[in-house]
Amino acid sequence: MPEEKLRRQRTGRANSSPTLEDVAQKAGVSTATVSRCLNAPARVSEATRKQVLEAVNQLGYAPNFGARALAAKRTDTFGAIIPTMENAIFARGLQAFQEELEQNGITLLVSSSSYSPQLEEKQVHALIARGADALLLIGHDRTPKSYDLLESKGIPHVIAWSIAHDVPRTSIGFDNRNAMKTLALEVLKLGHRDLAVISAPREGNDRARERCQGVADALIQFGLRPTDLPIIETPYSISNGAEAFQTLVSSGNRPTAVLCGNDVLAAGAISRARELGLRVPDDISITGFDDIEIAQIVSPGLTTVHVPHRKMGIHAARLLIAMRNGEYGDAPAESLELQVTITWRGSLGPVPLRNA
Amino acid sequence: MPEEKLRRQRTGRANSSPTLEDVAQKAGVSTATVSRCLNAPARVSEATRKQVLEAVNQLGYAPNFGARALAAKRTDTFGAIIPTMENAIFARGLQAFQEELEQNGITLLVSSSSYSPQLEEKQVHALIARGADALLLIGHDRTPKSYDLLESKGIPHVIAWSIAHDVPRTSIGFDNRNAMKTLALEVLKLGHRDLAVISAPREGNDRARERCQGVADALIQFGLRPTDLPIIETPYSISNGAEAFQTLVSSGNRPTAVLCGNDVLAAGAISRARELGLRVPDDISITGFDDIEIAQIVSPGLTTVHVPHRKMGIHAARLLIAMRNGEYGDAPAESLELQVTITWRGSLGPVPLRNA
DNA sequence: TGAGAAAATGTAAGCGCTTACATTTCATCC
DNA sequence: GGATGAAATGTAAGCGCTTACATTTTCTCA
Repeated sequence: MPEEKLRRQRTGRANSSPTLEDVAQKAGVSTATVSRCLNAPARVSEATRKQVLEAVNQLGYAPNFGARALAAKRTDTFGAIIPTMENAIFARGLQAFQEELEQNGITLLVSSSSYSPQLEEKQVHALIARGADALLLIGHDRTPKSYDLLESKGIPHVIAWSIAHDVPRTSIGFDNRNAMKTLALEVLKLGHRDLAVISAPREGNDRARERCQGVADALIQFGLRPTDLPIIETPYSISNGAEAFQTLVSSGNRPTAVLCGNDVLAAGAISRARELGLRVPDDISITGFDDIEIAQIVSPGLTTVHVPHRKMGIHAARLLIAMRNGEYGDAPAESLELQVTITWRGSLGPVPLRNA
Repeated sequence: MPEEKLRRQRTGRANSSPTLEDVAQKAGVSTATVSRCLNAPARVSEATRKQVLEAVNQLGYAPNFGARALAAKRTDTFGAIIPTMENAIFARGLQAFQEELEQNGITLLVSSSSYSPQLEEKQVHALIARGADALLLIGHDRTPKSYDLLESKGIPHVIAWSIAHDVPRTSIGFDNRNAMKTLALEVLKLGHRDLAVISAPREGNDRARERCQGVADALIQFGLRPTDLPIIETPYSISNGAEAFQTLVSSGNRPTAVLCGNDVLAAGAISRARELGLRVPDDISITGFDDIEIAQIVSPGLTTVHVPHRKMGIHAARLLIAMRNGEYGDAPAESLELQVTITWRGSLGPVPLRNA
């Protein structure tokens, strides 16, 4: 069959990848057989299967993903868009998510939105174009268009790291507001009355918003005015946490407890506290959120909200796979709320005597 | 043109994505024009362009990536395989890499190999099948087959985080061995003679191997026997660093300085030191490698090797883009060696008096 | 005003794969 | 031994896009 050779010469693509046809030729069978051999080995006789695999190996053949997706209308690829890869907040959950997918023969494509809904919208678009069968998203804040895209294409998606009782969307996560409220109540019980918060920018980040509200809820419960609560917004990073902390303590009325929106900010705060000669928690208490590894190694250890990251990732994967397989039909899959707990370490203590 | 409608009815795929043809129909032009509109707007008249974009918007059209790649033989997608996403070691460099790519209209696909060459080989395969135009890899250790794959398909690739003078492969990174030697020399100059190393498993990880060799080099230069050097191998994680540290100090002859293969291990070591009541650096010195954020927030701060992560990422991107564009022809692109420096913080001090 | 060039658009042939359907092969049984 | 059906294999039609080439429209200028 000189046709094949002709094509090669014509296009002049010397060292391009071998195709199904090349394999078929080498093995002396049709392309259909090769394809079956790769996708449904049972439907091919032992003998030919061996020949074909031999040819595959010799040629170093790798099926062209795009062509396969085009023909099969399935990619076995899921996408995940997380706000950042710069720190470990999402790492553990994502790792678990991906492990679970892999066990089911699904590849994960990850991209990060830098906490920008606009960027996220582009990524949704890109992942859909790439044929993602389903998507994992973080939190509820995003552009309406992102949702439109998902819906009009009928792409299964679940929202993690957050749970909303009032929206008809499948999510798997925890109640950020309540979690933070619980922690803030503990702080208040220890006698603190001058709280302050270091939060991520709340715009476009419902987790951050809810956590702040949680603190407010606790204040109200103690009969305090939430409007008095100083809140500094700054992107998640250790150095930003440190800066924000310094700003807080050098302001007129220094708080006795600083609640941070996550562990990364809190780690920055703790480290700056030491540099400023403030003892934690004797002079000032600091709390975090997430319970990532960093919470253990700062000194003192961070009292923080423990989030079941791996559990969340695994369940998200299973849920998404079930949705993709149509196991829920048209009914929306049920959301799953996970429980969080408080991990006590050394950074939260009673209010200093002079402030009591 | 009722053909299109027929197809839809026939296949019954009600809410599948709109195709180029749908857009063309709606805009009353040919598919070619729509395609041009999207890829080479200059070749289309103002008026039609508007109509087409209108149709695109109304339909929420997203070009099918697989089909495009198939037809255009280009994906504008690069791949990166990093050993782990679990901690921040590669995060900053990768972020910079991806930013630089994005500015050039290139999408980045990331996957992680869990430090396993076998897994990495699979990922190379997968990324090639997905049509990655070029690949970023970490370090030189990988299966021969991985290299074969890359070479036979003619996929441009650069190796980062490591530099090898004796292989004809384009790499961009630093001399791990020499960097670690420099640090170890500083340790020795401070009077330490009982060193120990906590390293990542050296098998399949040339960076880890070279760093250990660097310590040995320094010992030799001081006339000491490198064979006496205790080395504990353990995967990068804070808790593993802590465990390894405890093992070292509770062994018969406790070292006066522990050199860690990276900052994550070192952070674990420092935190365990405190738990064990050992003062750093008064009782024992600890050093790291990488200078990631964590190095600043442990107490005392980590004396470590500063690696120019962002610079490495940016240069890797530029190099890879140039290679993809054929700017180097068949000649291998030149490797780039970056310089590292030592960042002094508090964790390295003079040898304790009783050991001097 | 009309010939010729330039610009805009259309036509249709694939890209590499899957899969419905058609055909061949082969074991089975009366 | 030949009809029968199951198993194995082949044939060929797309999947949604790009792009070389053909055709039409528009512009330019003598």
